[in-house]
Amino acid sequence: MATIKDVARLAGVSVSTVSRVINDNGYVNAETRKNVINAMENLGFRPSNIARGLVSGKTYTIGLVIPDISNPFFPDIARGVEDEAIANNYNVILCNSDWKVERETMYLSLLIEKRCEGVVLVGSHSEESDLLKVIGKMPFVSVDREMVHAGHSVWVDNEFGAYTATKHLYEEGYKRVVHISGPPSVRSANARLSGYKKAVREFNYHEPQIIESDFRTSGGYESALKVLEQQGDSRPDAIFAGNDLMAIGVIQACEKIGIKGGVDLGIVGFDGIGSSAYTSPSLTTIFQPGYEMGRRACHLLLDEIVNPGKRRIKEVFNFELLVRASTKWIK
Amino acid sequence: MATIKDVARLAGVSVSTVSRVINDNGYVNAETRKNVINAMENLGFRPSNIARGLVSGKTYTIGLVIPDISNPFFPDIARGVEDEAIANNYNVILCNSDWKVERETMYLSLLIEKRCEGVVLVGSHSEESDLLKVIGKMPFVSVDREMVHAGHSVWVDNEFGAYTATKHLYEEGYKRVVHISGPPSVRSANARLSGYKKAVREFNYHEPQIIESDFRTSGGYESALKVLEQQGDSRPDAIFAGNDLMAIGVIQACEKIGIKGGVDLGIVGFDGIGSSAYTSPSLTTIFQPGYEMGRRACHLLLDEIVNPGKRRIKEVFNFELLVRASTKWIK
DNA sequence: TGATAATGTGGAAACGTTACCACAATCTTA
DNA sequence: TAAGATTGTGGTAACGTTTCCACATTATCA
Repeated sequence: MATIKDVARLAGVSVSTVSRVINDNGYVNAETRKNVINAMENLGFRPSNIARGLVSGKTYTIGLVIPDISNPFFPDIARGVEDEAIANNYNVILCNSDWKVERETMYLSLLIEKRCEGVVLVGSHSEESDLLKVIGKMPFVSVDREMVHAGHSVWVDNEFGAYTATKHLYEEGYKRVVHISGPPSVRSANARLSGYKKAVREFNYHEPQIIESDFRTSGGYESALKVLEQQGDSRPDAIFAGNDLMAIGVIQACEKIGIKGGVDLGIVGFDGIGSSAYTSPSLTTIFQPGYEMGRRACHLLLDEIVNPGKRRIKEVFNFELLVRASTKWIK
Repeated sequence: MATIKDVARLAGVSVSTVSRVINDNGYVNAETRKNVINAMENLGFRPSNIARGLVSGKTYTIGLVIPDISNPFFPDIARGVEDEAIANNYNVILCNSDWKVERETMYLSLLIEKRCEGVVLVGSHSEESDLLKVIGKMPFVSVDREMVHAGHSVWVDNEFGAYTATKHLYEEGYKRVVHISGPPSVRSANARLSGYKKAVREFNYHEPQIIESDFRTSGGYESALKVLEQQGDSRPDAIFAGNDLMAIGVIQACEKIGIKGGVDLGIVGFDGIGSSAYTSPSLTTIFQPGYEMGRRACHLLLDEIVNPGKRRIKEVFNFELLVRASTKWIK
């Protein structure tokens, strides 16, 4: 790969002059500039951003640490982050942490060594103090989790969302709502759990009933089967699933045992993933504006990079209760 | 950020010695090593991979240029690429091209300037010759499109898949199959179109009937409405949609006008995205092994990086016809 | 017309590493 | 006990840029 020296030699000028042409600063004679540009084209010269980065200290790269890009809640966030990044000439390194603390740590270390200028951390799983230790002075924005001591944060009020979801079920006339929760190690899962409890206590038709699961369709399916095999008064007439994937599992379970979703069993999910609109019955859910959150998080990050340490920003995005067929007695 | 010099100074040794400790090569006295490690920890030292990259010429970074990560067919591919990359200590820069040639070109240029060691190009859209011009000598693997003159390629036989899908409809007893095609600028869309035509001609019940659309749910919805408003003999009893997203739109259109998917109208999609299993009726589709293709593509790329220029590999992955409720007269 | 400003160019240090070479001290071994 | 191997350490060029300084030449203006 041709270097700036090769270009200089071919154009018969000094390295400094070539640099001036590349960066379009300082004085360069029109004729000289033409020669240099010619030389660059002939050699297929591309400036090395890594050499540039070494002198400027800027890499124009940020990291995106996200649990799992193939989980349908996350691609929207990723797209938002990337759109905002490229609009500002930054690139994004994609890291799938699989909700594992060690992977998160490993990626963060790598990103630091690569001299990423910052990182968007989605659904981080680590203890905040541990996190801050590895992340050091690298700017970061947390999505889907509030950080207490550092960084900016952007999230949706999971507890209030879950409360709203559960309340909606009672208001639609369902009397006994079970919650299929996500893994307790995931913060948002816990917040949703406590939102559920709050609503249950408020309406006070029954005790909270919780089945712990794993945020996956299969987990939702199996949990629902377990719930629905109960007979008599204790059998619930509605399920609030900790996320849409599990809610889809609940729908599948209904089909399996011949129960009509919506009619015989109210179902609410969480996240508002695209496919929640296409299930049968279509899924009532709490929609989170993933794209906007991603985009905003990246914006805050780039802002922090340019203008560091001024303040810490926390933004709570509004969710939206999308009422669909899975919570309608009739249809 | 502390440098190797700071560490050397604090540990009272030379830069060379610190380098030896970092890379664990050459002779270092046990005592000295301990001091150096202490110094590194005290300073929170992290070696700069960008400085390393400058001398070694290696960045351990590859690019992933993909049309749109928030389109449900692509996250699996991305995950496959990233998994394989990180298993080999490589990072992945995510680039959303939105099927636009200029964006593809822009990203490729950026990746070259960042000295990425290679790129996985998904569903590339550019003329091959133009592509090769910008990509220069950077190793690459094309996914979902066969490259004729350079690079490795990994894809599924779209034409044969479409043929299989259409044939399946006739074999199930549908007599008149319309195709809602993807944008003609997308190669796989064209291949699917010609697979459809082939099957139509073979069975010869009717002329090919094609509606051009855009690979989006809304496009599928509108196209289906147009198709279904025809009355009489020319009204089709089945639709083969160019991808699952559009097929979902077809299902929505059925619901809208009170037609039973599967019974009154056979529907087949393409891709096998996760949510195709959860629609109502569940969607018959041609499944593409996205994760495996991504993983394999990345493997080929890393292989090429380590051991360049030996040969060109083309791999055609098998698709799978997933027969579900949308092509069953009864149920 | 002389002083100052504008224009044009090159040389070299610096960025943070690694890799090579040189040198010295200590250990083996015949 | 001398020759060679092993162990341990430091100095420095090189990687590909940018930036600063120095120097020349030409233009401007009072």
